[in-house]
Amino acid sequence: MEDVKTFESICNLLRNRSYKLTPQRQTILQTFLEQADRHLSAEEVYMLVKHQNPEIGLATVYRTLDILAEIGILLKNDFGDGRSRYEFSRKDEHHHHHHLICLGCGNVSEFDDDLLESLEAVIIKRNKFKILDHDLKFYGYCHECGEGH
Amino acid sequence: MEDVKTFESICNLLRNRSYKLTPQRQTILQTFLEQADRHLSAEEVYMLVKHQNPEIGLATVYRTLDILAEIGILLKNDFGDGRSRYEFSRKDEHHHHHHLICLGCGNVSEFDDDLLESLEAVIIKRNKFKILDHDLKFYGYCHECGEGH
DNA sequence: AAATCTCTTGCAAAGGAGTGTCATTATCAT
DNA sequence: ATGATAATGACACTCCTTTGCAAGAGATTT
Repeated sequence: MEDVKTFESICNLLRNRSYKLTPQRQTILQTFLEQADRHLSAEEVYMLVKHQNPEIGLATVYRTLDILAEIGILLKNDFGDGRSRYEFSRKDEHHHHHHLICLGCGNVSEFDDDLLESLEAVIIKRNKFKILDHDLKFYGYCHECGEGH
Repeated sequence: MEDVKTFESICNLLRNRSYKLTPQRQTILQTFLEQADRHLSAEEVYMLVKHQNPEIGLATVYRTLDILAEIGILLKNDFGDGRSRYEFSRKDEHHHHHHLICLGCGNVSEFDDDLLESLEAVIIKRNKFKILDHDLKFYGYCHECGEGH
């Protein structure tokens, strides 16, 4: 089980899933690795990738992000700003972290917590609902934008 | 402070905010009151409303839902299915409830909990983040769809 | 190394939700 | 009733995303 996300290991993962290792996919992957802490939209990835390879098409970016999400490399997030945002998935977390979304600057920071595990147990019992995933977001103002609000 | 949501009380609220009480708005409101437990999208409201008044336009539905959300009658939700969904807001909750979204039938049920209050306190301290709102969703399978998953 | 098969690409067009425009119409206060 | 002002419906248009398709690579076999 790979868990360290190196360029090489992800390339191998693609090959194992019989995805072809095209230069476009490599460029997109590399760009993402250089921005590992950010939550990029397809458009943002597209802009960054164009510096390396201006020939690349937006549809290819969308398709590649889909694939990377499908094989578990990326996570597709919806922060309510009308576009999907992608981040590296850390497989070590069985349940992923939560997000703090700043309404001022739009920046997204992360927050880890296990409180929800116990909450899930309650819900399963009380509501007879089989939980597969959860999604917790906090909206507010970060330290920089906080003054004045 | 009104808290019981009768047709009359909401009409008064509209008038007080100097919104005009048009037949379209009344029809939309009435339709919503008849579906009080559901989480309807604009398109769904549009379809329902057309039975009463086929002349009504989709844009009017969007505009009316916006207004009703603005004056605090409705809550606008994003359950990740690509369209906004509206529900009655229960003002008695200072923090609103969470949602259980069934991946099988798409049905949305509700869940109340206060656990997040303490979590917010932790976040405010640890991340210096001023929280205004939160949004917690659980994805999984409801009792009916649960078998087989 | 060439041929082959299949997957990918880029482009342009199409989708789908939601918003803006604008002439026409309706509401509400007087 | 009447006039000021807001709301309506139709439609064009935006924005993000997906799709159809012909041309262009990967990878694999000969």
